Amino acid sequence: MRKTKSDAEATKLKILESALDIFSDKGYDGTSISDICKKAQITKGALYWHFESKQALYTYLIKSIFDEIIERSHELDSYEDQPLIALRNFTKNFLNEIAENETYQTALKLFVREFKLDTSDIFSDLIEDLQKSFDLAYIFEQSIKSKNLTDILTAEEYSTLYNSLLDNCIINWLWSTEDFDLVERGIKNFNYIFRLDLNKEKK
Amino acid sequence: MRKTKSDAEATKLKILESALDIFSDKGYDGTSISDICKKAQITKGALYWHFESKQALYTYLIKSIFDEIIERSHELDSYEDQPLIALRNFTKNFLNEIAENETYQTALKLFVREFKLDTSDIFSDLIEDLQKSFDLAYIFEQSIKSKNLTDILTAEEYSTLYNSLLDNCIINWLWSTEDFDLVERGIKNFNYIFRLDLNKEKK
DNA sequence: AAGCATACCTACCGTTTGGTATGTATAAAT
DNA sequence: ATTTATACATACCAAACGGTAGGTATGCTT
Repeated sequence: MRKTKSDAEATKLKILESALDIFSDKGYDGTSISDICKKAQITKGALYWHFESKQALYTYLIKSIFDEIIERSHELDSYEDQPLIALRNFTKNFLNEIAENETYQTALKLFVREFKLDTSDIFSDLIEDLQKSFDLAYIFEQSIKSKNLTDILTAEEYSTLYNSLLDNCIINWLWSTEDFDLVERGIKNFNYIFRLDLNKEKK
Repeated sequence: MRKTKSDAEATKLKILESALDIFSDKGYDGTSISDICKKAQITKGALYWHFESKQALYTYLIKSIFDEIIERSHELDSYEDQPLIALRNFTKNFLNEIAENETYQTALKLFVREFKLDTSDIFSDLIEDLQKSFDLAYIFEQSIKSKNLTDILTAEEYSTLYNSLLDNCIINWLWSTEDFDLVERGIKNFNYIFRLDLNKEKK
């Protein structure tokens, strides 16, 4: 009955897949180990062989997926000397990653649902990671200095505005019944809010 | 040991208060009936005398609070012929209600945490109620027609933008460590996004 | 070929869960 | 004054929970 190494890796993946589905559907507390095992078509013995606890499984699951999202978003970065345009490009790539990967979408739903869960600090770590990957304050400071943005708002206020825009666009898209194009809508809002001329884009 | 009617009403209120605290802290699945009873300093007998099930308690709790928020927000409405200014006034009142009432804040945290809970439809009902209380589409259509807003975005896109702005401002404020003024920030963002001249306000 | 580590399955455990049946003291109705 | 409905407390229940101990079959190493 003993499986080969790749067999074991396959069951581990199946556990993670099932766990993601159920966690995202029912939340952490709403999901039982038995539920996950049932869906993954294995027993508790298998699950507890691969993960030492429910919490450990959950932490591993979240961390692996979000590490991947962040990494992939960085891979798509390209050089751009205008900071606001660079931010827009990043945003575009980021939204595109999400729109095209169903696993990311499910993970994000879980993220939204449990982002306040204080049993572990993974989420706050992840948020910090994401925010570190782009120095928003610097971008907006530069844009205000170069008069690309008015000084009605401070750089910090622009930052939270950007985050709000991004967050809510994704959330609306994730839970919306009628579908709209995530990237298109996100970029349109971006252009509107930061008052970018659409024709300038094609220099 | 039998209590008077007002005594009974008091215990019911105490149950609701305790339930709100714990639900909002630990989520629906994360809180047990025993937890609530402990905090309310009563026994299960009392709780199940007032509410027929955990779900019923939860539903009653949420509905009563949000009905109150909506009602109070309506009470503060005053006449204003310019739709965008009227919306800003409403937003101001709404944010102010939240900023000044701790119960509302706790309830909103719970709301954010469990808004996808499909065991009951209260939340979607509440959202519908809130959206019906102000005909956003009409407001933005009028504003576009009267050139108070550019036609870069459609009325529907303005609506979701408004909702995003409001939602995220509140959420940021609820979870933020350093505090900022909710009303001030919300209205500042409102003015920026809908490009309202601050001087026009004092006609 | 032998032996060990791996990758599970089965059966079980103590605890906690939402919920209930029963008892009881008393405010309120008659 | 007696009855009745109320407002609980107590003790309990079956089910579900996260987790584990012990067995077992087999891949992998020596």
